[in-house]
Amino acid sequence: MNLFADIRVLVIDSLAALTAEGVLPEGLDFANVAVEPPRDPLHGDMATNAAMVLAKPAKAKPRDIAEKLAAQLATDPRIETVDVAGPGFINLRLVQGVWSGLVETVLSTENYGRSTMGAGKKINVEYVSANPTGPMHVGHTRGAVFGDALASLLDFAGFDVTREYYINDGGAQVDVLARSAFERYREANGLNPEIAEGMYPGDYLKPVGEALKAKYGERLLNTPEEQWIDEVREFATDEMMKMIRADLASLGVTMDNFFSEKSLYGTGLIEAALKELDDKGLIYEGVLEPPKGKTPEDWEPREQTLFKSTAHGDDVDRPVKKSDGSWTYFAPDIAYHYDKVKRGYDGIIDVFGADHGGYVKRMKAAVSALSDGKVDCDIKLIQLVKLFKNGEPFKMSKRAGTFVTLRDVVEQAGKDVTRFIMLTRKNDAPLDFDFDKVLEQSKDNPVFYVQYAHARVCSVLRKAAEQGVTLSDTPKFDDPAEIAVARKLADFPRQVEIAAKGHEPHRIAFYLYELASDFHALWNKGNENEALRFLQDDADLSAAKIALPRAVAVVISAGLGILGVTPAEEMR
RNA sequence: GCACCCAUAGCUCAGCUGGAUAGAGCGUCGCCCUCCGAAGGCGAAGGCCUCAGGUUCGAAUCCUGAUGGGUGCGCCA
Repeated sequence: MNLFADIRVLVIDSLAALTAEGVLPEGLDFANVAVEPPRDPLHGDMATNAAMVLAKPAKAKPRDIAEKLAAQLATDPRIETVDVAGPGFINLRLVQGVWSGLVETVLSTENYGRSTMGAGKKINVEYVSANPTGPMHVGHTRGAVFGDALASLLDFAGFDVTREYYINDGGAQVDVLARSAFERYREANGLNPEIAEGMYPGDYLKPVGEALKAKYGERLLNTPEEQWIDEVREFATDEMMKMIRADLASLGVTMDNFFSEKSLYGTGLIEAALKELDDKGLIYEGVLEPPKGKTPEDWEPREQTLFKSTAHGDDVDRPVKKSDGSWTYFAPDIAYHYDKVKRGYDGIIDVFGADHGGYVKRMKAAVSALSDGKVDCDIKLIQLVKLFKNGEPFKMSKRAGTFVTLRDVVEQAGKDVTRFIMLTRKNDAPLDFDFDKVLEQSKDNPVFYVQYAHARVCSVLRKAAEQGVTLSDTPKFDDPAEIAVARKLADFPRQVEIAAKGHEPHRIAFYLYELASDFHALWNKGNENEALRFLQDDADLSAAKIALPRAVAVVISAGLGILGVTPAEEMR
């Protein structure tokens, strides 16, 4: 159920009726007609821009259309009053029964807010994709939370979602990992490890060294690299992925699919992807111009195999082969996305760190070329997280050992707090994360504020149970403060659709904050006005009054569910 | 040099893809507990939406340019 959508249908039907009467010309496009909450609640419960949008194509004055449409709308039993205001807005006030009906729906249907907007379309959301060379750090954390919440949001909006992780296990960095692990293996065998510059020095590889010793004993010690590197690499990356999966699990993130970059090599998949592009005339041998204004010292013109990404919106064509003939990192990326296209996704979403902004155009170009523009590819860039401790910037340094991992953050702040805070900012805005502030129990901490609202409802329900109140789904309320809360509940399905359409899960976090705010306001009105308290002397009246806060809890719970946050029963 | 992202109250940020008098928290000032959780609530003050043009009934939002900040730019993934 979506009240705004219902009323929009009413508006469209009314416009159709006016068209049939000859008031409006035939063939008008109603696509831009919107029904939204008015900016000022004093204007009414809902407003439509229909008259203004249609004025030009209908060659009529907005006010004239508005008057006619208003008269038509007024005949509907759900409409209490209709006003024409400003340049041609139509403000609607709904009868009370609509609001109590809404609350009843929230309580009696299992999945209020779920949308069929996605129509079962297949969407692949790729996120995290951290290199399997070490533990995940704070930067990965935000991407993980964002991608996971976005996936849940799309699922909630009716898409068929796949959560996917691309394992970068095909490049030079996993060879470095293997060599680093081998040194720890030597260490485990009582030798001095030689961790050279550029290798991974972290202690997290020591257990890997021990495990290698347990598996191979001393057998690999005096053998040349060619003989051990494949096995050690595979062993080490497996161990790293175990660690990363555990890190993700601590955040509540579970993937549907892990896709290995390595699986693209030696299997003909890269070649097949490039042949696909070649068949479209998008592969050629050529020489790139040096970037203007910043020519590298060692620049020399070289002929390379290039992808004509400029044909699909990129700024320059991109190399897919190095001068020695081996693939660039971009080649397997193309193959990977070709694989996604072939798996039949209607939409592909990649979640990257902001430092990968330079790859957006070429990736989109690749998907566009490989799918003939049929698959929508959206790339979300995640900005940095700035860490604070007590308001002071928290400097990170691998060398000083103050390198903050995902695990550190989750252990200190908790899964729920971490997730919620990471979603209180747009993905393309930097985020401040203060270890002390996020745990503060006050209204300037949005996590607490929303959880507190939910806990208050639970508290009421506990009290009601003590008093032997039998719950009822039939509400009873009519105060403006109560209707304000109901109005906010009505907005939930709409916010879900807006957020899903824009791939913007942060909207859900802000929505929940607003809902909590309206609820806290209502709660406090009960201090002065006993009629607004949820628990009354009469048990039946209590049951009817408790319906509204219960509906609030249902929606908070559903919204937090999208964000991957567990609602709190009580605050401690 | 080029590309992408950003610029909104003193601070941190929203602003529902072009709508009405631009919102919230913090901070400042003033109120509200004998009462379901005051860990809350109500109110006041605070704005040339970086600047200059353009598009139209209407712009914080779209287009162009400028300024300031961030990121990236062929054998690193």
